[in-house]
Amino acid sequence: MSDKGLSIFEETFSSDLCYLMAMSHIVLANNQVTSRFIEKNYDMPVHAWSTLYATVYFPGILAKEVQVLFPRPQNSISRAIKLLEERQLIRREVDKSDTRAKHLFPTEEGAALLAGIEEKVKQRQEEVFGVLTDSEKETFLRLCRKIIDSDTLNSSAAFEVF
Amino acid sequence: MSDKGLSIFEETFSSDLCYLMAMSHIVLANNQVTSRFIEKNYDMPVHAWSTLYATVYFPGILAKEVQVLFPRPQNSISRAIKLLEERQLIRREVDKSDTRAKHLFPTEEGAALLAGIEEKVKQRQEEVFGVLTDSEKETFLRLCRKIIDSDTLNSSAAFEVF
DNA sequence: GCAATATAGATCCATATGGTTCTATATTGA
DNA sequence: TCAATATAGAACCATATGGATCTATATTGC
Repeated sequence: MSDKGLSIFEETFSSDLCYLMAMSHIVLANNQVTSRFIEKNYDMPVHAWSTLYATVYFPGILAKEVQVLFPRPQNSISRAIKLLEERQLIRREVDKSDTRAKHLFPTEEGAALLAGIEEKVKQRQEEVFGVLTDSEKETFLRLCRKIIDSDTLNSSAAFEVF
Repeated sequence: MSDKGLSIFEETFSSDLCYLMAMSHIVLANNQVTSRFIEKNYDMPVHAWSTLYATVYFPGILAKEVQVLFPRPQNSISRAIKLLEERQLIRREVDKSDTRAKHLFPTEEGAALLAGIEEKVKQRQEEVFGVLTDSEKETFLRLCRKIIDSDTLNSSAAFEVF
């Protein structure tokens, strides 16, 4: 990192928007690395692998629940599901009491593919967060959880149209 | 949040990818709210306002430096600059010793527009991070900084093509 | 019981995105 | 000095994205 880069960081991450800026920076920087890798090596857009992740860990999950875990527009999830089904990485079962709803289940190939991706992403997580001590990691997660569990994350009073 | 949603969160944010998942979740959820607001009320894509931010805070900045602060593909920054210049929110000056490079400066309108956006985004930041105590916010920022300052964030050994 | 409304998810379409390539200029090294 | 290489940024184009709408089914209230 150049001196110029460092002083820009120093100022930005001390500014009035420092928290949002710092957090977004990490996610943007990591996505540049991680998304590119997964798209290149698995020919799979980022929404597809996160939907596959949700399906493997929560078999029977519905599209609308995937959307709660990975906050994305509904049609993005819908498309990801279509792609995963076309590639036979998941299958769908219509809900018995609500025929609109479709439960998602991984196929064997889907579970195997996710295992591969997950292993790689875990290594990547260790690269990114490895710079923190175990105790710092724990703290970081606790603070993230606190933000996620608050009800202001998904809606806004400040952003009512003015 | 439904019970189902809570238990999905509980499990996901305790899993082996908990750190990446938790951080991405916050940024995705916030972007859904913030990006939509700015696009709707200012008719400005997210990259444009972040580039405007960089220009106002670092007048004379180059496109390649904006890219360091907001890790995005080079052509996205290039397009954002074009849009901002077309709307006369920034102007450009060719570098005297390197005629390829163009320094960015905000116009008065650009600075005024950013001030409005920034105020709103600051209110939003307070909604999202307001759930943390001052001390927790400070800790959160310190940990983010530690990750940002490490050299593994922007490249990866794990993701060398295999 | 049934009209009004809400919800799950699919599809449409205009636009944003990002990998790649291109041009112009700078730097490097034999 | 000048060919080889690197860099700043623009442009091209195939694809991803997301707001809006649509269909089908479920729920709600009179």
